[in-house]
Amino acid sequence: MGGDVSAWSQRLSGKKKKIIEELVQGQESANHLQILFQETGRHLSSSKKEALIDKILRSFDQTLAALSSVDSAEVSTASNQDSADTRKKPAASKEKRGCYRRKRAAQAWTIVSDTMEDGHAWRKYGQKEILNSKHPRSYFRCTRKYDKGCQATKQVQRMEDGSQMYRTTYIGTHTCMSYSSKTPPLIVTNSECWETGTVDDGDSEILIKHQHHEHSDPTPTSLVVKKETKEETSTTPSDVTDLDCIMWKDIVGDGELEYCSEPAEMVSNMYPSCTEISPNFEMDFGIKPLEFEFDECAL
DNA sequence: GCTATTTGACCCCT
DNA sequence: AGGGGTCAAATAGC
Repeated sequence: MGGDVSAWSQRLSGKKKKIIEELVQGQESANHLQILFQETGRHLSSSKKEALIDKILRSFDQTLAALSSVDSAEVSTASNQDSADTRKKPAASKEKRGCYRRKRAAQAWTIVSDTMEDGHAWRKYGQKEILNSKHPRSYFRCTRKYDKGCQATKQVQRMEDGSQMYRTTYIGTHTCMSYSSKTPPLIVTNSECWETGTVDDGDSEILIKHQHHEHSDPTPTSLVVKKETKEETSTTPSDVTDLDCIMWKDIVGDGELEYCSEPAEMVSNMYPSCTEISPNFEMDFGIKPLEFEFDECAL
């Protein structure tokens, strides 16, 4: 075991270095771009712009890829620590209480929809009044949690603006593939900017329509993205590609769907399993720079 | 009787 | 300390 830990930490420090290098490079490139824009404004040659943008995007891409692998290393190590963790907890007053560990946010992403339905089978396990919120938040877990070990959960809360919309935060990914054929309309958005994309699951096409755009041409644009139809062929959960993630990638992968970030934690946590969507997604859509927080053990 | 939902308690995390 | 995520007993619905 000791050798494994040593090798792991070496591998991790290498990744850390890579992450820092890429972030620094991305930052420098961004700064450079900013200066160029300030100096030359719109007259900057497009090839130069493209080169810089490419460089920035590549840096973030590399960073996210490196982060992704660090994250999985963290996860496996954390679980090892869990088993060895002798942290004493006061005995629960009720026998089985207090034996759960709150999840550190896995991949998480938020959608706003006019329905809570999303084609998955969920079981409600809790509801809470949330401070400064008119509506309670409901907590759901996948119904296959126990028979398939599916870790997916979601939180649903009515929007504050009085509309019949629900903000749904998905945490973790489905490993059970209990996807039904019926997927309801889905709107991928953020409550503040209300840049919406409607996803209608008729057969296999998803239509995303931009209703407005604050920072660019207000003319509505639309795009059609093919939705992959996945067969339930995998036999082991670890081989299963998460459909939610696929859908998300399909939705945002090629299009200019704006995603105004949830708290940085949400976005950064979404990337590890959806790294393909990261570069353009982030840079094209004006998402604030991610603030990565690294655990000491990870760096 | 089985399964899903409700709800108050418990406890993690910031 | 308090907000919020999870647990699990009680309850409802079929």
